[in-house]
Amino acid sequence: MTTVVLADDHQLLRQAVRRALEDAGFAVLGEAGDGEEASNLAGRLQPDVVVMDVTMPVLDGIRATRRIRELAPGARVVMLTMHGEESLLADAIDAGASAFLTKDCSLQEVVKAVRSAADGDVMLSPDLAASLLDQFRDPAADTPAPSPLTKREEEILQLVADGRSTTEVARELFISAKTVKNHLASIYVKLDARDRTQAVLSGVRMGIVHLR
Amino acid sequence: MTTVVLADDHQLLRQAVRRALEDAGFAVLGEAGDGEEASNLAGRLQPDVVVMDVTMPVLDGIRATRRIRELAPGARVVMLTMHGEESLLADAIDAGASAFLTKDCSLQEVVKAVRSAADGDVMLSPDLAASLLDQFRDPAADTPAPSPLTKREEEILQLVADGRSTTEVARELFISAKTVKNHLASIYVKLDARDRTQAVLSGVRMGIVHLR
DNA sequence: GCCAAAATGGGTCCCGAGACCTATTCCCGG
DNA sequence: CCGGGAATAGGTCTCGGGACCCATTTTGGC
Repeated sequence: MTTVVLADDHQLLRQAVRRALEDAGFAVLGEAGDGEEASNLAGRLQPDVVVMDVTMPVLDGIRATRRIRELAPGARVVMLTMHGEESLLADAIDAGASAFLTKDCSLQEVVKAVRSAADGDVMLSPDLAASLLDQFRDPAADTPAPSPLTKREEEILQLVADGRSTTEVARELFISAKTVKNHLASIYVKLDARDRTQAVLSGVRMGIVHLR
Repeated sequence: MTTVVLADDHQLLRQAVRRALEDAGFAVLGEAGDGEEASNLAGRLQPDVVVMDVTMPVLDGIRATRRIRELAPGARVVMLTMHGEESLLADAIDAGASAFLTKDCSLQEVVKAVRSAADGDVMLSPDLAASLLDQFRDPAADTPAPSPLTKREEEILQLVADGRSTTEVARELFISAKTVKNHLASIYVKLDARDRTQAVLSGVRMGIVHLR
């Protein structure tokens, strides 16, 4: 039988979840009102799953999760959260949480998450999965930032970023050093840079130039 | 009853999954051998869930997913994958997939994923969730890269990255331009850079310097 | 086919930057 | 207490890079 420990600073919510879990056939071994208690309890009882709020007194859910990973390595953590705490999702997963649900989900969702967690799967509500992607997506990636530079200028800027001097770039492209200088000058104007360093940096920020 | 469309270029796998899904009480409406077929079929049959391989002829799983999102907005996509295709996970989720499983998982896992998907949840195998985080984590973040530079050197490098010239840095720090040059020289040695551009770039790569 | 933009090249000027060497002060750790 | 690294500063020399001129050819879009 799958065993569970519950942690939330609201007793009402604990009771509701406990009922739902017990009805679903889980054994709720204990309850805690803060993260400290929760991790201690988990260490002592070694449950299969810990259901926990992210925001709790004393020790927040993220830290508590890390502690549980140490004290009860076999325990999976299902994280509950209020709306507007999406930013914690990545940290939660990073800390080792197996599920992350918003509190406006149904009790059935919680039961399902606990079941998934016990099986070793990771479950997310779909809106949260989307927000996870958003958080990590490179802001420059989706806005391909139509480069103001011409192909040739991009090519030269990349070579400069790779450490080539003006003359080296010229040799590499079989053109005169003067031409390279001219291209650089027009790059500076377009990128509002005063020298190669700033130009390269702008290029990096805009995703035109790639660090090697 | 939950309806499903299956897509994979290996008939054997299709049959196995079909059996498992039908035993679990799902209605498998159709099968496809490539991404093109799969999205057409999904458009026509409007299933609740599409179970699909990532690597398929004609139209790969990612593209197929995007097309399915258009042709059958109500359909959730469960993605199957071989080992070593973890890099596609982010793209898959981005394309709108609801689950992402490695093919070495059990049929039970697939069934569970389909059930989750039908309920609107996102499910990942735990190792994949970890790899998702890894992919997006800033490589410099976890390895705080003990900077070989002294505090002062870091300070100067940051100012240079911010666009200051040697003299400007000197003014800003109330020291002589000569001293700034000296610091820069030792920065170049430590970072193996030949000029400020390369030094700043190294700094960025190492997470010492922050782009503004 | 024509016009604009891109790509190429030349010249000059000058300052900033980097190489190399030396020196002093201060502070920390062995 | 003493050695070494960090931070400070000076000098000198050279060259590359950037500013501002210019012209020619090629290419691409209308």
